[in-house]
Amino acid sequence: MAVTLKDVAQQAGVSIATASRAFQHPEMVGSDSLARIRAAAAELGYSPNRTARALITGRAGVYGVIVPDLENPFFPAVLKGAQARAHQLGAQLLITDAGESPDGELPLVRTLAPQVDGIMLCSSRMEEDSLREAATLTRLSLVNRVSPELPGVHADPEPGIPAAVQHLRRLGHRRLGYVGGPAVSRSDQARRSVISRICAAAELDWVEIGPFPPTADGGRAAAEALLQTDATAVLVYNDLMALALMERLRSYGVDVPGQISVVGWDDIPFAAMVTPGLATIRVPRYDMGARAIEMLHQGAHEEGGPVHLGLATQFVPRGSIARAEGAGLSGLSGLG
Amino acid sequence: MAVTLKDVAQQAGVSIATASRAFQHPEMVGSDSLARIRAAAAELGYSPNRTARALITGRAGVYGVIVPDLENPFFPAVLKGAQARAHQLGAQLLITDAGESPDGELPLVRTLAPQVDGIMLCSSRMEEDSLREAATLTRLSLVNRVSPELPGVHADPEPGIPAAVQHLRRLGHRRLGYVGGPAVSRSDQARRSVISRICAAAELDWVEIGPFPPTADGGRAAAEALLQTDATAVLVYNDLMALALMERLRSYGVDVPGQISVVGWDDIPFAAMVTPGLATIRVPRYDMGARAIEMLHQGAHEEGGPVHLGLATQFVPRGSIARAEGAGLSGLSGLG
DNA sequence: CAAATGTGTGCAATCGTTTACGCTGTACGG
DNA sequence: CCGTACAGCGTAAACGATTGCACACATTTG
Repeated sequence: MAVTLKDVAQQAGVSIATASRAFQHPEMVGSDSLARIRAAAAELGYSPNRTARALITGRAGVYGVIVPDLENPFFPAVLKGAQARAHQLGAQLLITDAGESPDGELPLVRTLAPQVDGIMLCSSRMEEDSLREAATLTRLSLVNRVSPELPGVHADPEPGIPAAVQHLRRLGHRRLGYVGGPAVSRSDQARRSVISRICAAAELDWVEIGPFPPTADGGRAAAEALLQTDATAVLVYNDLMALALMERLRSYGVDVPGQISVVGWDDIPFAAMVTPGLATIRVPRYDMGARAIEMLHQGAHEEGGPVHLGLATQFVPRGSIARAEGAGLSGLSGLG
Repeated sequence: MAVTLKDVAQQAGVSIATASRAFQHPEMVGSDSLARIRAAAAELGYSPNRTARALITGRAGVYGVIVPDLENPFFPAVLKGAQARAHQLGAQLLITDAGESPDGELPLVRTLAPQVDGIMLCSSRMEEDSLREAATLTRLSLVNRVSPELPGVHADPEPGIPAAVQHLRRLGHRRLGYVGGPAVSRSDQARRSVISRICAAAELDWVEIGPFPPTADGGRAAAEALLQTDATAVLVYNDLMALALMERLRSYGVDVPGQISVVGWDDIPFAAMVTPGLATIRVPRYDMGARAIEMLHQGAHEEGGPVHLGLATQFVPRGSIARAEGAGLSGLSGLG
C-alpha cells in the first residue's frame, strides 16, 4: 500500500541501505546516487514510516503532555505553544488529562513514558518523590512547577508584579491586598516575596488574604474575606479567582474599580471580555509551552544540565483599576 | 533496558511465540504455560512495546485529533471526553491545533494519517472534496460537522431548542430573535429550521438577526443589530457571542434580563460564572468526544456502515431570562 | 490397530527502517 | 609496482512483537 524505502531503492537502482543513508547521512552517499534516490523518492511520494524508525532508533518523535485539567483556561495556550514548536521540530504531542488528580499523574507517566521521547508535565502536583521517580522513567520538562535538578519553565513574577504595584501606587493606592492561592504553591510563595519586597521599597502597606483554592469558589470566598480589610486594591492569585471575586463584590453592591481595584494573574482570554476588563499580569503561556518542548528536544541531543527558565510576565492594565480617591470598603464589613 | 517478550518467555520456559499468544489468544495456550507466562510477566513487570506491535499489526493504538483552535472554550470538554474513552480503549490521542486555518487541515490529516488508526476531526471547515480525500487517507470521525458517507457526532437542536422556546413562551415572550452564526454553517441552518417549526406551532413571531462571525466581536455586532428589533428574547448561536452580546447591551444601559432575555448555546464553563448567569442550551461536549472516539474504534473492527449520531441537547435556564412583562427595547433603537 | 482429529507448541518470516561491518575500486605516496 | 587510505556501497543483523505453518503428541474414531 504505502511507499517504502525498498520501493525507492529499487527505482533508484541502489540498495535499501544506501537509500536510507541518502536521507540520514547524505554526505556518505555519492552525488549521482543521491540525486537518483531523491528523484525516486519524490516521484513515488515516499515518506518514512515513523513506527519502523522508532522501533530501531528508540526515538518516537512524540512528546507526552500531562495537564491536570484541560478545561482550565490556563492550559490551552500552553498547549498551542507546545504544539507549534513540536510541529516545527517534526514531533507530535500525545496529550493526556490527569483528571485533576495528583495521584493519577505518576501512573500516567508510567503509561506514557515507554512510547514517548519525553514528557512535559504541566502544573504538576506530584510529590517530590514521585517527580524523581518519574524523571527516571523518561525525560521530563516542567511547566509551572519548580523542582531542583529538573528542567522546566515558569512565570517570573518580575517585572509584572513590580509594574502592577508601581502602577497602583501612582494611582494613589497605599494599602494593597494579596489574595493567595494554595499555601503550598511555590509560585504563590514567590509572588508573596516579590510583593513584600516591592511594597517595602515603595513604602506601601500590604495584607495577605487567604489562602484559598485557586478556583471560582475560592475567588468568591476571597471576596468575603476582602470585605474585612481596608485594602483599596488587590492582586489575586489568578484570573479565574479574580473574575469570581469581582462578580461577588458586585453582588454586594461594591463598585469595581470605584471602591476597589483588582488585578489578576494569567491573562486568560475572558479577562479581556468582561466589563470592566480585568487588569492582570500576563503570563507568557504560549512561550512557556514552546520553551518547555524546546528543552525536552534539546536535552534529547546535548545534555546541557537541567536549567529552569523563568519567563518574564507583563502587567496589563484594564478597566478593573482606577485612582484610589474615594476607594475603600469602610462600613461594608460584616455585610457578607 | 526494558523488559521484552523474550525475557518473559525465557523466564517461563516457553518460546516467544507462546508468550505472545498468552496475551493475544490465551485460549490457544495450555493452562499451565499460561499461568507460568502470566506469573513471569507480572514478576518482571512486562509491558508490551507498542511500537513493535504497531509495526507488525499496522495498528498504532493512537487516534489523531484535529481541532481548529484549542483556545476555543468549546473544545476542551470534547477532548476530555475523547481522551477518557480512548484511555478506556487502551488508546492514546495525538492532538493537533489547525491554527484556525481551514487550509491547514488537509495537510495535517496527511501528516497524521500514517501514524494513527483514525482521525477525529472537530468542527472541520474543510471543503467537501478535501473531506473526501481525507477519508481515503485514514478512518475519519466528525465532530460538529455533518457530511454524507462519513461517521460522526453532532448536537441535535432537539430537545434543547424546543424546551427553551417553550420556556420563554411560558414567561410571556411572544417575539423571539435568533442571532445566527456563519450562514454557511449547517448547524445554524438546522437550528433555524427547528426554531421556525417550533415558533410556527406555538404561534410565536421570530426574527432572524445575522449572520455574524461566531466570535466575541460577532456577539458585540449582534447587540447593535438586536437594538433595531422588537424581540423580547433572543437565542444566540453560541455562548461566546451571547456573553459578548450581554456585555455590549449592558454598556448601552440595557438590562438583561429585565429588558431582554438571552439564551446561549454550548454551556461553556463561563456561562455559569457570569452575573446574571447565561441561560443556554447545553451541548453534550464530553459525550460527543467520547462517542466520536468510540465510532473510530468500532469502525476499526466491524464495518457497520457510516452513521451520524445526533446527541440530545438540554435547555439550562439561568439568570439571563425573565418574564416578558415590561421587556423590550422600544425607544432604544438608534442608540448604537 | 491404523487413521483421523485436535491441542499445544516452536520455527521462522514478517513489518520498515537503521547501522555495524566488510567489500570493492580508485587515488596516491613511496 | 605495491601498500595504504578512503569513498561509496551492499549484506545482514538488529529493534520487539505477531502469526502462518508444521510438528509432536494425545485423543477419538472406523
